[in-house]
Amino acid sequence: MPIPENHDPFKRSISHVLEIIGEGWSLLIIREAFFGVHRFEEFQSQLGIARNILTARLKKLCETQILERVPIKEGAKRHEYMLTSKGKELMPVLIALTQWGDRWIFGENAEPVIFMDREHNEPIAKIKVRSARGGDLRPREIMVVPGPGSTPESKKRIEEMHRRLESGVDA
Amino acid sequence: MPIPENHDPFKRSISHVLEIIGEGWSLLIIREAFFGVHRFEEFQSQLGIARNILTARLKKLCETQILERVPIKEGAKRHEYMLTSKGKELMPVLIALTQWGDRWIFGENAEPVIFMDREHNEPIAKIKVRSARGGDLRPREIMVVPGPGSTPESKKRIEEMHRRLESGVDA
DNA sequence: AGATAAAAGTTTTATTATAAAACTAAATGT
DNA sequence: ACATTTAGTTTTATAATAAAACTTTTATCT
Repeated sequence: MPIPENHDPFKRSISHVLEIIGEGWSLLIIREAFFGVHRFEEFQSQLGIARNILTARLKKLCETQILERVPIKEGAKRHEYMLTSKGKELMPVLIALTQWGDRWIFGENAEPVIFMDREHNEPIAKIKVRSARGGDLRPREIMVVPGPGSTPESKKRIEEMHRRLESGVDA
Repeated sequence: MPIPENHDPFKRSISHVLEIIGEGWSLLIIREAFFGVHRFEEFQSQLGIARNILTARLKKLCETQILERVPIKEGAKRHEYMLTSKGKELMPVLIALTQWGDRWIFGENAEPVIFMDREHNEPIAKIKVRSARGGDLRPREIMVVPGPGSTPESKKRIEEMHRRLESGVDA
């Protein structure tokens, strides 16, 4: 569990996200939710996750507002777990992971599942990193600069990074 | 650690990916590699990771061909860890995660770092799920169908999912 | 209405992974 | 050649996860 004790915002930018959704099962639970699974027992049987762990994960995902406990119907005490907008916006992450796996683990013609554009009934596009103008960006065409949430410390870190990348025929 | 004992390809499609890069530190190591960190000591000091864990993660990332051990120079026995193409193609995942965190954890005007289009010197676009035609897709405009790597079992699972999604005012 | 079962968790115990720190061997710079 | 990095091991302590049995509340059936 990655919790760097220094609170450098530079590091927080991904590691803090991973604290929330990086724990083994979390993304799988979120994926099941996308696929219409909402109840404790269903998550459990679909994933084969230990029930105490499922309890802990659902709790955390609710606390972080990725899932929401809603009563199963008007005034019921039993409830189900629904994705919030915050949770739904993890779709690109999930699809990017899946597409990477399709390409590099299963192979282009052995995808277990295909994501389809429902309206046009054809596969969705590959997720890509694009410039504001819309063109594809390759890793070396991307660089990183301090944002409004940066600190002197993180600025130093980024400068160091630039020096590193300039010096080698790198990345 | 998510290793569902049933080998349903439907489940494997993300969980198998997570077995490779889902372990706490892995993505952080990969991110450091993108930022020009390549040596054991540097990974260790940047991340504050325990050295035995770093050893294990680097080993696994090499075994899975995300990183590659290359001699530091011609014929040297000491080496460094470089991203392979397979590793580099995780960029969209990393950026999607970061952008999600910027939006939902740090807030739109408090991003620790900004990814820039180097050539045009402006922030990159937000990563989105798009149709083959290029338009944005919202979660409910996406559906899932069995791919060439599916099995009867996974097909059943997907049908079940469709039933579920049709029946409720869902997701 | 009452019995039966299912749903949604707890609790307990065992196993496994992670962290921290000290240690070691090889490779490099001076 | 010698001191210092570098890149790891090893050991021990701590924390997370898994499996299984147990509890309690809510549905379902007759």
